[in-house]
Amino acid sequence: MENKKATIKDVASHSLVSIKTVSRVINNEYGVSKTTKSKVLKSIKALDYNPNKAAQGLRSKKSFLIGLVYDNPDKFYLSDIQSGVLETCAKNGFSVVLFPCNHKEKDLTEKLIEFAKRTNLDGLILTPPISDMKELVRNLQLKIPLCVVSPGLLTSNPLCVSSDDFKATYSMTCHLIKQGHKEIGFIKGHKDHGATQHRLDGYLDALSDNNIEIKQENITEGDFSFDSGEIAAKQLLKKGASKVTAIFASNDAMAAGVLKAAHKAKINIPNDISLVGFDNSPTASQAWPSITTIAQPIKEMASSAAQILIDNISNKSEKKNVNKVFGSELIFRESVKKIN
Amino acid sequence: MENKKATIKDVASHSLVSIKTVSRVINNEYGVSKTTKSKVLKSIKALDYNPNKAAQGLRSKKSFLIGLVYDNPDKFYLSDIQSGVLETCAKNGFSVVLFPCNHKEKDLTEKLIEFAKRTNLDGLILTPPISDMKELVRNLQLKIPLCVVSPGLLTSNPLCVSSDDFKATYSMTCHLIKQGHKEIGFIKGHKDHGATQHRLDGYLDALSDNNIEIKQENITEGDFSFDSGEIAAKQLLKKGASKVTAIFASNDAMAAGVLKAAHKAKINIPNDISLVGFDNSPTASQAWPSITTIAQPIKEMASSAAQILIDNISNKSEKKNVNKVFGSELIFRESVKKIN
DNA sequence: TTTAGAATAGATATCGTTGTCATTGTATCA
DNA sequence: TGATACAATGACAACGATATCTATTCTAAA
Repeated sequence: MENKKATIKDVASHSLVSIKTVSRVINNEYGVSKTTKSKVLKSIKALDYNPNKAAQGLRSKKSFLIGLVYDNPDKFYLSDIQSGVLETCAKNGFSVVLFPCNHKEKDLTEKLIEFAKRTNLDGLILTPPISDMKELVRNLQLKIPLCVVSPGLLTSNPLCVSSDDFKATYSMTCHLIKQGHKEIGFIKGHKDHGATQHRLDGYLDALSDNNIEIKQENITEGDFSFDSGEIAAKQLLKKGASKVTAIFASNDAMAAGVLKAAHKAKINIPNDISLVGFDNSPTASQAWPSITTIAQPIKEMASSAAQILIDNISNKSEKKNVNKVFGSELIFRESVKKIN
Repeated sequence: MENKKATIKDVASHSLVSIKTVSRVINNEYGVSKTTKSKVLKSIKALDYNPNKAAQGLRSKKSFLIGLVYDNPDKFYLSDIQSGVLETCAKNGFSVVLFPCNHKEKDLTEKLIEFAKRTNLDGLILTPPISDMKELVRNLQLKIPLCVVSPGLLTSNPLCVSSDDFKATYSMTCHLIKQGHKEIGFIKGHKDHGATQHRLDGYLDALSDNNIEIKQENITEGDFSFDSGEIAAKQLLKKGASKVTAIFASNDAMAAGVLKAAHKAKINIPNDISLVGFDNSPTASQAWPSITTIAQPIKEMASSAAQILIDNISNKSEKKNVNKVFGSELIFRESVKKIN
């Protein structure tokens, strides 16, 4: 194993063709006969040859590196995002460079451009809430290929992969209504996330469409964190006047917070109050009672985002605008009870 | 912004020196006067020059890429590991390539070597349980610079960063004993993790040193997962005969499982039974009651591992064997109660 | 002074690929 | 038959940095 790594030259002389032909085979270019191709492939295997990425990158002005930008405290979400992107990139010979950041940072756009330049990235994948910052996306898009993962449908946009949070929340709210609930509390997510508005809208529209009065006191602030869910729940539960019979938390972490608050207030879920979350995180299935929630194919979305971006970079697709939408699924568990 | 990126040549002519001198400045080599150096640095800023990684890599046979190898379902742990490695690598001009894998895979060693070769990595960081596979570590070490993150002190080893899980568990067990507990149940972790044995040993030694009889029926199997904790707890709680007054779960996820099992069995924690976990994950602080646990500076450990590896790669340190040990901290919360 | 040796700077080859353009061979058509 | 098109291949430059080697200049000791 101490022999040096094989280069394209070695492969060329081993298979008695020019290095250019080997290059053609490596890159699946046209103009190589089947015979030659298989001969070269055999040599590549025999010599255990791997193209030198640095040399490829230098010559072709590519880095085969994609940046994944995120600012999300939800480790479960992030983990799904990462593995989706990772798998697809690996499949396409790309590597992933992570870029955790703070979406509130003043010069984030500049930081990102600097990062992309320094690392020589071929493209960026933006995830919420960064992907919800329209101004940033618009500016960044001019400098570097971009694919955003978004919780709703954008109008002006580059490459985009989205879920339909509005529809999902709408359906779930309808489900609660069908179970007899009319006084449904809602805990909003972090205000900087686009998902927050989409989910709220789904809730509101479902109430309207079912002729249920919308009460502002049933809608509370949250920020997607466990603690904020607990605090919001305290508020909702204190307001005994409005007597909510169900609570819709904008994500599972907050739903878990509600569970804790309810426990402290000796309120039984689901007997006294029903509860639903959003995300289908492990928390939701492990909690007691287990929490009814909404599942989204996060990993598939991430994977798809990576593929779309890579295709775009490689000019395999001429499409300039791609928006792939993924559906959601309602997951029914123990935390919701039918009332008369 | 549409002008091409500056190259080392541009910097050289801008500052009226040779490209080699610029290169010397970039790489902090000896043999450049202060005057020249500042002149060059000024030009670099003026031209917004960034060295082309591909070119550097091609010539110097480096990739400035470090692989992070993991197979750990604990997203919180992983997140800390990632951010630690990431920060340090970024600081040193390196990028991180993730390599999630399955530690049970037969040809893992070969897979890793192939991965390192294909991606042209300069080094690898191994995390538990991969870092606990001695044979694999030994073989891999011959092929590529390595730094392992380990839960205990290895004897034969390369670069290594470790915690002292034995000591931590020992201390915590002593704490329980001081609180009056003698019948302490223990839930083991996943058998492939070195931490599992270290933590068990700490528990056993603490009992011995305090002249408390070790009962096999108080020791149950687990695998670090929430579900396994719940199952193990059912066993421990069923065995009413042995009457455990406390349970030591080898991590917080399993401790949360115990909480669920206790709740179902209408056993109150901490009034009926005390509980401790390990890891200080968010779960432990958010659970009700909050769980007494052990905190380790995971992020710092990861950061340190990256630094040690980079120093080694860059030959900045001649040391061939480094083993940095990090201490743990006991976090006292609501889940433990003193008994007479 | 002279001179050894350190500090500084430059010319040029080189890393391993891909891009450009030229060349060869072979089938097709008028 | 000769012209033409096209598929298959190759020769060589170029990408942007560092390595090697050589050439100056400067400093301090003899």
